[in-house]
Amino acid sequence: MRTRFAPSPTGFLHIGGARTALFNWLYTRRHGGTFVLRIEDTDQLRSTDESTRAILDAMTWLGLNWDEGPYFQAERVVVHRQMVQKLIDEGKAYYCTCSSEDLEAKRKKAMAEGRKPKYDGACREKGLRRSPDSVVRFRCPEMGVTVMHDLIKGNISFNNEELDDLIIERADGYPTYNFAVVVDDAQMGITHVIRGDDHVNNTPKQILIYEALGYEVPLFGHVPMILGSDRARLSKRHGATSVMAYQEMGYLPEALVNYLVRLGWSHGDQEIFTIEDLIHAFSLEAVGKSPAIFNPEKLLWLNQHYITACPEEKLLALVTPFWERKEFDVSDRRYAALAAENLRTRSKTLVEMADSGAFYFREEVDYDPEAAAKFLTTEYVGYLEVVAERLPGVANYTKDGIEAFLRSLAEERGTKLKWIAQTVRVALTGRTVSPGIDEIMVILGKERVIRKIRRAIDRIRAGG
RNA sequence: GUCCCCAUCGUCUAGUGGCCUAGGACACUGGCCUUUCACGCCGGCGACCGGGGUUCGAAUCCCCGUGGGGACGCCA
Repeated sequence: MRTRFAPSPTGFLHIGGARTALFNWLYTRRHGGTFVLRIEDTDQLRSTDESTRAILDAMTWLGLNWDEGPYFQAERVVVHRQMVQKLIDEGKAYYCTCSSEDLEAKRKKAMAEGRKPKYDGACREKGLRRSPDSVVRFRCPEMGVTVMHDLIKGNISFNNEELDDLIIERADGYPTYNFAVVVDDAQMGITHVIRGDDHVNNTPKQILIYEALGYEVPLFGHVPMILGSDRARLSKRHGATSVMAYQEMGYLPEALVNYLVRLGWSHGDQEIFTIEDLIHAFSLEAVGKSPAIFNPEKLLWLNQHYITACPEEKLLALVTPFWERKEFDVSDRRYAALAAENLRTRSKTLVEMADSGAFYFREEVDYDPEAAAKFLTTEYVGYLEVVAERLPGVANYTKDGIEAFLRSLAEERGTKLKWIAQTVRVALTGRTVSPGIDEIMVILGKERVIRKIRRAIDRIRAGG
């Protein structure tokens, strides 16, 4: 069994493409087949090397390794031209000199008149020869029915009269998609073509080309589209669509993979899947037929799940670049690891984790104005002073020891722990929301804590 | 417009004629825990698009509507 993923290098790998690649990859791994990567770069104008690289990077980041390739379609034009010639020789294709402008005008007219815009066959029987601006068209049968057997959608049949004589070779001598894809898939021995729903209408034309060329027709599987919240095709308007943008936003590849696979596919009530689970459980029969709407909240939830489940060293390795990006000194790995552990249950993304951990790495506390106005006041400064004074004498400097210390202080002062904790919290982190104050104090260490508290006291004494 | 496809909570989905007073998850929401937040735990809200059939019995099968998506390029 051989499958392929065949993106065109005209942009980044997007969410939809990634899911198609993932389904291909899982199906192939499940059945022990060979996964081929082919770059469809026959559009000379829009294909770029940067896009190719970006797509490869994204595939790698997601863990979708390929067994063969990447092959570049544009490097195979000689083969494509041979096959075009073969069709011409056999009378199954012909030259056409209709201009793009004429065709466009005819298309518009047909649409306006409520007809299906379809090539009128003007050059079909002219017996034209190759000329500088001629293209080659495939001679489509005008009657009969072509049926596609789809692994996801079941049988779909098309009346051949609906199909038209599509261009298979452009004036620039490069093959068009519908032709190149057939030649390449056939010659690369692809047995299962798993791709987006938007290709369903291309399939009958492709089947006809397979047959004209004497190739065996592969099995198809068309996966439904991913839509945005307004049910329109997913686009930038709905937020990030590039896979690598999710890496930058602090998502784990496991989360994206898990989210994407559940978009259209399910396995009973299971929500969380490891790659191993997926390889064992995945099947195209369980892929739904209807389009799915991309839901960023659920992806966020999964990301949080994977951050929570991530092994300690791995989590540290993952956040570190995000901290470095903020120019924090994270050279003390033991300290950084403690900070990461402390932040994990309250971070939905690595970016969030990096941001909320700023107080661990910056000497200067960035006080939230509202928090400071409420707690860094002469009313509460006494709490800070007593903490700073007595902290050096706290022998049991642990989470429990610190909590006991703060509680006894509250009792002594006739107040609730809450008020002391919040004041200290703002002094140490700059905000009213943070991890447990005792945990923070343990990780920061006595010296750092005292320094930060003294600085807060100075700030209050200076009048805010 | 023409052709193709699809249709269960707001969203992702379970469900393949009786197990369904329709299950799970996200989101939302009430409570518990609590030094704030988060996590966690317990509870709540919330759907079979409509109409006809078939059947003893339909979310499940058929037909017609309606709605949504896709395709209609010398893009892929």
